[in-house]
Amino acid sequence: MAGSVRSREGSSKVLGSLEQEILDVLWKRDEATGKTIHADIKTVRDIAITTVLTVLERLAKKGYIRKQKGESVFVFRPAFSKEEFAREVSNGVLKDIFEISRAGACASFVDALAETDPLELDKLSALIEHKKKELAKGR
Amino acid sequence: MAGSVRSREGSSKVLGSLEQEILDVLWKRDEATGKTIHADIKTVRDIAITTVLTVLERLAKKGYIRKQKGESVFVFRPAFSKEEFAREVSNGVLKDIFEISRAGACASFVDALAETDPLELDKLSALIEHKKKELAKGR
DNA sequence: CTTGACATTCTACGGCTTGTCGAATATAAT
DNA sequence: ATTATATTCGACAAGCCGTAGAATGTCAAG
Repeated sequence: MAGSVRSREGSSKVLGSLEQEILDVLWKRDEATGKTIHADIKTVRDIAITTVLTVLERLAKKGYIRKQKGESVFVFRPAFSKEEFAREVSNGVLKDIFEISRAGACASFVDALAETDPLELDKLSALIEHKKKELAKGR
Repeated sequence: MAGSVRSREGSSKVLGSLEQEILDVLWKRDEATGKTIHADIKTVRDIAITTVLTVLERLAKKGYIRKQKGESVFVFRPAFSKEEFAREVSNGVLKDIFEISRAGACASFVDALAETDPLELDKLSALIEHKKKELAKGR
């Protein structure tokens, strides 16, 4: 479930691995202190808490998470839901890739979807229909 | 037409800008020497030929282009067509993003497609149908 | 064979991102 | 105050990319 948004072969990168791990924790917990996040990650990897804090800070600066003073301690929470985030990110990447080849991207999209969850194909069809109606209405 | 595979807001990156420019030239020309590519790019930007050569080398190392000795001079050509490349790249990116949220990615995909070329929505529908039949047959 | 002219490779720097922290400082609890 | 805990700062290493000068290789003309 904890997916990395990082292609290993240098072909693309959305977030660094630790940034990703941290976001995963935050999505899982909805909100958490640096300490908690650190503890969570430490069950798997040995890492200093300052490291976590630093990345947390960077993520906040990038606008991916929010940092607020809770009672006595800072609390972090995702700025976007997983869905919103995925949307946001794919949007950028896809628009760029489309400029290279819409057809290629479409083909790959259907492939990737079919591979990871064929049932979703139907939902995608529905989405398309919906979008078409939306467009028809709009103009 | 010359699209960049680079999100400007640091949210993602597929290729560097110069790498992209060079690939664009190669797709346009099908094959070219470093000199030609350099000349092409120079009409727009001032850049040393060694710079072009270096990046050409890196692209070759990454497997995106091929380098072959032509008559007396090296000739470069794309290792993948635009379509294949877009496919390749989206595949990686999408699989990763899917792990975050299939739904979000799907939504964004349809959005991006509708935004850049609404007519393509129909083609995508067709692709999906085709894929579904393929799957039905397969199992 | 020697000299150029052009082609290719090497090596390297600077900038930017990310993972990684220790040290310093601020804040709270005893 | 003193100690413990939380937060911020500043830094370093590694990796990627744009950039290019220096070094080396190649080949034809003299």
